[in-house]
Amino acid sequence: MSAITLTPKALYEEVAEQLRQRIFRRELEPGSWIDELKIAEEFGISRTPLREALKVLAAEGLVTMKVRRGAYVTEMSEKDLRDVYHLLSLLESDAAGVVAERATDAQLKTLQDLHAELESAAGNREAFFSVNERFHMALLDMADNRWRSQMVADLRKVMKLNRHNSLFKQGRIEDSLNEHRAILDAMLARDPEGTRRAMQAHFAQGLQAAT
Amino acid sequence: MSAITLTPKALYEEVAEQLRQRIFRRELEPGSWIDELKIAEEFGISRTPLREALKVLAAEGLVTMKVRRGAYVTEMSEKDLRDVYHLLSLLESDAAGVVAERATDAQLKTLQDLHAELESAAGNREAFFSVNERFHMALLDMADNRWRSQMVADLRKVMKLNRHNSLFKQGRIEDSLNEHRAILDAMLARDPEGTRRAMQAHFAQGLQAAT
DNA sequence: ATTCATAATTATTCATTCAAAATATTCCGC
DNA sequence: GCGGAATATTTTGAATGAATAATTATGAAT
Repeated sequence: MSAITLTPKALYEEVAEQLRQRIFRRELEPGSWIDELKIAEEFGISRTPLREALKVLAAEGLVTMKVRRGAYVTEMSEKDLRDVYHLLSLLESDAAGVVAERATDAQLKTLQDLHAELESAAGNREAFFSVNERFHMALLDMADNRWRSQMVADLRKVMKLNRHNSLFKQGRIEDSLNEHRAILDAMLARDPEGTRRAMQAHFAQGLQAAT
Repeated sequence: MSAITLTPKALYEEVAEQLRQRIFRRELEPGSWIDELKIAEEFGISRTPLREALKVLAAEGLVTMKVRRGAYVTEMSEKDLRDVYHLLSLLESDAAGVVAERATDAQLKTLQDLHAELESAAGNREAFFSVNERFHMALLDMADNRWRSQMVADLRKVMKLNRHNSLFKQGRIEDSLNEHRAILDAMLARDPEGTRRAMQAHFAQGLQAAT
C-alpha cells in the first residue's frame, strides 16, 4: 500500500556497514577469525547475505579470505601502515594539486568553511576526526576522479585498522590544523606545486604521529 | 571431465576469472546487463557462486551493481580512460622511482631481461602485450607495496574495458620500446627522479595513442 | 486519445538445505 | 605411554527454492 520504498540498500550492503563498524570499534580484532554462523545469528540473518558482505569487505582490504578457512580481519603491520600512508600522500597531494588548478571559487569557499568548522571542533576529538574526514573527502570530490576517490576511501578505511588510530598525541590537533591552513593557503593562492608539497608534509607529519 | 577434483581455488574465484575473460573479449559488452540465470546455466552452476563472483568484479570496478537491477558491465567514458591513465601514471612512476632507489642489482638484471624479451616480441602484438604486462608487474613487485600493486592490477584490468585497447597504432610498439629503454636507462643510472619522469612520459604517450 | 492505476510477470535477493573438506578427537596398536 | 589412523564434528562452499521489489503492460476513466 504505502508507496514509500523502504529498500534504500540491499541487506548485504547494510551488513557490510555493520561489520565495518564492529571492526573499527575493535569488537572484531585484527587477525581474528570471523565466525559466520555466530555473526549471522547475532544479526538475525542467514549466511548468504553475510558471505556477500564479507566479499565486499575483502575487496576493500578490511578482511582477508583464506581458501576453505573463511574470513579473517586484516592485520596491519608497521610496514603496511607506512605503505598505505605513502599511497594516501601520493594520491591526495595529487588531488589537492588538481583542485588548486581547477576548483571554482565557490568550491574553495566550501573548503574554507569546512576548515573553519574543523577549527571550532578542535576541542572534541571525535568531532575533529569526523570533520577532518569530510574535508579530505570534499577535496577528493572536487578533484573529480571517481577511481581515485574510491581508492582513497578504501585506503582510509584500511588505515582505521591500525591500533594507533587514536593518532592524536598531545599537540597533534594543533599541528594538524596548521598544516591544513598551509594547504588551504596554497590552494587559495592557486599554487598547485605548493599545495602538493603542503599536503605531502601533512601526511609525513601524520605518519610520524601514528608510529 | 577430469576425475581429479583438486580445489586450488573456490568456484566463485574460478567464475570471476571466466567472467573477466568474457568481458575482455567483449563477449559481454560494456553497458550491457549481465543475466545471472543465463550465465549460471552456461557455466553449469547455481546463482550463489556467480553472485559472489560478481561482487568481486564489482570491487575491481569491472562491473557495476545497481540496486534491484543486478550487475552491468562497467562503461568507460573518455574521461574515465584519462582518469585511469592519470592514476596509473602517478602510481607506477612512483613505483619506478622507488625501484631506482632501492632495487638490488639482481632485480635490475631481471628487468633488463624482461626488456630484452619485450624487444624480441616486438613483431607479435599478443606476445608484446603479454610481456609488457609482466614487465610492469615485475617492477611493481620490486617496489614492494602490496596495496599499490593491488590497486594498479585493478586499474589495469579496468583499462582493458576500453575499446581502443588495441592501442597499438602504427609505430606505437617501436615508440613504446624506446620509452621502456629510457625508463630502464634511468633506473640503471640509479636516477629516481629521471625514472619517474620517463615513466610519466611513457604513460602520456600511451594515453595519446589510446585516444 | 492519453494518462494513471492496478495487476501480472520478471528478476533480484535472502533463507534453507545439502555436500565436501579440514581439523580435532578418540581409539587401537605397538 | 606415545604415535598413527580413522572417525566424528565443525565449518566453508554450493544449490535450490521462496519471497520481495520493480517494471511493464493492460484496462479504465477523464
